[in-house]
Amino acid sequence: MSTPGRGLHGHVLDTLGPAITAGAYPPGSVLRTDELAQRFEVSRSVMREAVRVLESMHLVESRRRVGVTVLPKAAWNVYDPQVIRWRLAGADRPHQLRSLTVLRSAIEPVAAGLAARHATPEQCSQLTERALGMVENSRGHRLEQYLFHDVAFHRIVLTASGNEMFARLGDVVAEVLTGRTHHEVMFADPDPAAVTLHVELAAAIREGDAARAEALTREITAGALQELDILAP
Amino acid sequence: MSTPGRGLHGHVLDTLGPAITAGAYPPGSVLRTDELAQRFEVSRSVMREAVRVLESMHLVESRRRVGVTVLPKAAWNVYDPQVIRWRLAGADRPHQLRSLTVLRSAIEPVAAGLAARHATPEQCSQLTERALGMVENSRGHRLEQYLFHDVAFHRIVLTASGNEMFARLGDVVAEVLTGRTHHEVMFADPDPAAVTLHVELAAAIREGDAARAEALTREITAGALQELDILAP
DNA sequence: GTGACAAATAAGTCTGACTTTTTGGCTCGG
DNA sequence: CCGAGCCAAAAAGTCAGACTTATTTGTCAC
Repeated sequence: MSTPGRGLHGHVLDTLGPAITAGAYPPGSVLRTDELAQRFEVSRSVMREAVRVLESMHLVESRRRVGVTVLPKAAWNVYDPQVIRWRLAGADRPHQLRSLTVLRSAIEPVAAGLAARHATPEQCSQLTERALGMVENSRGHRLEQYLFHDVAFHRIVLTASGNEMFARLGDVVAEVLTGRTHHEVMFADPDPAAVTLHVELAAAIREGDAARAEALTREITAGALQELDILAP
Repeated sequence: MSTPGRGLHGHVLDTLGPAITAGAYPPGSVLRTDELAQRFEVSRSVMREAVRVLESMHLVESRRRVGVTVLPKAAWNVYDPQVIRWRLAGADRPHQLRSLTVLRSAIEPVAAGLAARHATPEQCSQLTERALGMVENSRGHRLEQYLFHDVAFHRIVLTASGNEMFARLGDVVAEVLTGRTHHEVMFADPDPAAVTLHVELAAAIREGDAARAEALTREITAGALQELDILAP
């Protein structure tokens, strides 16, 4: 799913990125390029490229005569998929998962409403297909297959909204759903009520009923939030 | 407001970034690092750093023996503030402004609801202060001062929501509001109804009335959307 | 046609020397 | 005692050149 370090600078990022986002270096900490290059056993050119990328994510700031300063959390580009992955892999995963779920609950209902207006016939049929897939895998501990269809379903809704900002949140939703299935406790089969809501949502979008699509999605995301509250009150 | 190119690689980005996001190089176009380095009269090291940054924004992809390939719009990190600025400065500014306004209309109502629950007394007083500032500057073509308070107001709401993902959209909202005032036609004073809504919203948050705060914000963002429809139907 | 092998190509990497900016301290004069 | 201004050190920034490596493409034999 993610893109593991391509090239040497990528490997450096795979180590430094998670370390910084995990808070291993408190804000204001100063790193030196040469020292980092030695530590990771790469040339300064490679280390400089890595620092530039971290800088573009606003994780660090490089200043002459000072060094590479770690920036406070408030400055980070928290929408960068790479940063999201790093943070989800770290210690504050639960906190991160909650933030993203709240984001979902704001975005997806509006996206569903727009999808009901703009979805193409092809997108509608794909949607019903995925909903069917969810129904078929909702029993008998077929969590992996269920997840697959669930992710695809939400991706289609976001894309069908016609808004590029919404569409790009497909990866975020995928991370949240995947995280919920894999890392949180989910022994039991998915909630039957949720499955029904997805089927109804597909229908609402197909019929162009924007208000109903929005309301149904609010119920779905409300369920996701409630789930979090049960697990980590 | 933005951060103009620090260092040589920054200057290169200030030219290449807008060019790519403006579509000057169609998706799939191949650039060569050496050629770019010559064109911008910088060393390859500097150009490589610039390419790494563009790569981290998913604007381009660098592959051996092939070159630097421009990626399709669908791959771009459209939430990267830098990318947003580049696109707002380019030709599809209207389209971009609409996408962001729709995003606002999804996020801000939920954020306002959360703010009503979580805002500190200090944030509440700041909010009323800003609302007052908006009222005072709502007449007599004091657009610049009005904008200043408007931006601050929405920033506080997003921050007070307590959700870091929402808080980071403060910059986006600032860009949208600023863009509306500066580049779109706004000879007239701001809509008095909008001003009233902001005052009421500050009150609702202060009183902890989440439902009312959310509803009022929906009215505000609906107004912003309507404004766009009038200007570019 | 297909398989393997060889050549060309552009990114990737490393090294060392040099430049530029910033900061912190030091001196000197008030 | 304190401030202005100057100097030196430190670290990032820049450049040039040589070398490595992966990938593609083309060719040739089978």
